[in-house]
Amino acid sequence: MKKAATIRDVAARAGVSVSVVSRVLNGTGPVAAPKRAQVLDAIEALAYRPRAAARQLSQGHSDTVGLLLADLTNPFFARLADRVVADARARDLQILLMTTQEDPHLEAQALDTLLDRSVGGMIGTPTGHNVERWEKLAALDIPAVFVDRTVAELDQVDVVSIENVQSAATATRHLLDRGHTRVGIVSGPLDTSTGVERVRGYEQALRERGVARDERLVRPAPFRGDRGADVVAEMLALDEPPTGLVVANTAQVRVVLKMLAQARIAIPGDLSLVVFDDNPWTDLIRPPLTAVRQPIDMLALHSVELVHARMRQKLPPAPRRIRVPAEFLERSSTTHL
Amino acid sequence: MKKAATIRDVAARAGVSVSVVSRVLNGTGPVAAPKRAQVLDAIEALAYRPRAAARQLSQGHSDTVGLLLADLTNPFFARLADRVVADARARDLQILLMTTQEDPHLEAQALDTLLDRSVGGMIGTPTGHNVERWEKLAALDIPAVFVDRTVAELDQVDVVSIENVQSAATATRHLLDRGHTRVGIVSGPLDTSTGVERVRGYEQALRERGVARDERLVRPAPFRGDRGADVVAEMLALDEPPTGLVVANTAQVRVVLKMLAQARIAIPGDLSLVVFDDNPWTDLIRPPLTAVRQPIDMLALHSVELVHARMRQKLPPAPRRIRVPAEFLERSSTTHL
DNA sequence: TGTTAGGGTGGTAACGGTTCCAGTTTCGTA
DNA sequence: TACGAAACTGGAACCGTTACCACCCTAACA
Repeated sequence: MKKAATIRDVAARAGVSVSVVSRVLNGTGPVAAPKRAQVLDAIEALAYRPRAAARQLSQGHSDTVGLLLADLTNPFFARLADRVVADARARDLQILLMTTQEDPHLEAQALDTLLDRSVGGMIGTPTGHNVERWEKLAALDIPAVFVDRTVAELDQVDVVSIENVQSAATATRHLLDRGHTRVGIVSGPLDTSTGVERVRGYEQALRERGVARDERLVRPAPFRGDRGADVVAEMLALDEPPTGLVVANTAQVRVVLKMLAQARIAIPGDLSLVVFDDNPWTDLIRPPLTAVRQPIDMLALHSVELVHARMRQKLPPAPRRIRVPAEFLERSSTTHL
Repeated sequence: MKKAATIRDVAARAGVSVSVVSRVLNGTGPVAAPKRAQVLDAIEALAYRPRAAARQLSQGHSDTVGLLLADLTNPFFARLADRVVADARARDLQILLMTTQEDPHLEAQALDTLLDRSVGGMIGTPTGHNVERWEKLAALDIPAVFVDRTVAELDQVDVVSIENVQSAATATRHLLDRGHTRVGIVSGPLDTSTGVERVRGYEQALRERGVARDERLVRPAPFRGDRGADVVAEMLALDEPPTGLVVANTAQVRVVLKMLAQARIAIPGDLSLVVFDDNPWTDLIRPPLTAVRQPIDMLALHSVELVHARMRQKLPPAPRRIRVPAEFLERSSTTHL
């Protein structure tokens, strides 16, 4: 089986030097029209395609973007990945995918590998525990964009996320305005930005409406596992259980729902529910869930655009923090008290 | 900012030649114990990590595996991707992700890019329309594994999929044995292997139970779009509408469900339903759906193991066709007629 | 004592691009 | 017509590895 053609084969066939071929390939530097045509012909004839590795070795960086997501099992991240891949393709960027499974150790490993491959940029949902490694990226001039979350210590990194505070406030207000005074929240871990921001929004709404905050109704849960269910069960076991609940931890919505069904809690009869989730099943289950829909397309688009721009150094150095509004969808899982 | 250390820096610091370093790195060829130690020290001290691009250029192929999936929006593929990424990591393989969106043109493009990157192997869900390109992979000694589906013309490629015929037969039999004689099926396109195989299983069950096949009850639908809903609506509009339905097209389950809900078709009262799907929401909706659960972990594991083995040429050339059984889960969307 | 085998080592040519630089046209203008 | 500038071209040095090969050395064997 013949070996694939190289740039030298093309040059030989076109009767020019490799420099010329390289120039027509990359549009760097001038090439006379006739020669350009010959080169193009030769490329066509030999079905030549430049080897990415060679290019990368000589340039020192690549057009590959590392995408480091928490977990493709979560429809939110899966859809995000889908859009990122599509948007990246439109910009001739390749996506090298890794997942952290929310495990800092895996994240560290993944970041190291990504560095070995000299990725040209990164898009990721950081666990929050590998500050040094993310800083190293910056030190190596590899642009990074955080999507969905951020890390306080890494305030030099671009971020694309939804308006978490506002969204959580809207969700909470929705319940308060329907007469619920005992409103609980299941948030993400409080060492994540989404966790604290959404709790902040929740508290803000409470303050606005003059409702006292009850410690026991603010319950963080990890992104993995089924802890969300326990946490809700505990809230419901209180003397004065909540009549309204905001599930602000996307990864726990499913288990919470499952637990409520098993416990035969009527929704919205016994409990009014707002969830942070916009997956395609939300309106299929009974009752259809009132939800905060995250504009995944926008998150993906902005992320890709941002790394892309940074990779071509077309942006002032100041970190960008893009906040896109989320949509509040009133369906049937909430009712007046 | 200092440049990252290269193999030469390591060699210099350890007082050996680059050859020695390369040898300890790859375990190729002998190295005396003391020198090995020095090299290891130097690597540690310089935080040296070999550049993947250089290695790849020199060796001609890489440890990157292209993963070409239809669509990460479909939970089935998303979960598959999640497992593949995890399994690949366990074997020190990297995953370069692309999606076809079931579009042959995008698939072709993706395959070309993957070739440029000299991926060491491929795992994919082929659209069925780029036979020459997949053959080219084989010609270049790049092992490919089809997962979930296969392509008839490409019988030299390894395949990992579920027992489609059997699973569809089981699902159909389940309905027939509950007295349903008018059983419909929404399959994938009939130019896909999953489409034809599942229809074949359906027909087999019909034959076994002596039920005549009605052309109008066998309705393929594309993997994209909402055609599945129309197709079901059409069946239900027949003089003798089906009382049982197998939705064997994973991508159409959601829209079918949505349509049935809108049309106020009671399940299983008006229609008994079996779906090919095993996503986490299947048991959350009312009623919980009787389903064929695809063992995604197994599909992923076998696929990765297969490429991995092929990449190290640890397998006889004959194509492998791995069929894993699917699980039939009886829940509450089916009932006796 | 002379071979020989083979472990251990270093030099160096690939691998396939990009890029700098110097040299050669070509062209426009004084 | 001459001259400088700009367009164009090709040579060759990298980029960081791997792998082949030649070599040295020691130990074992005849």
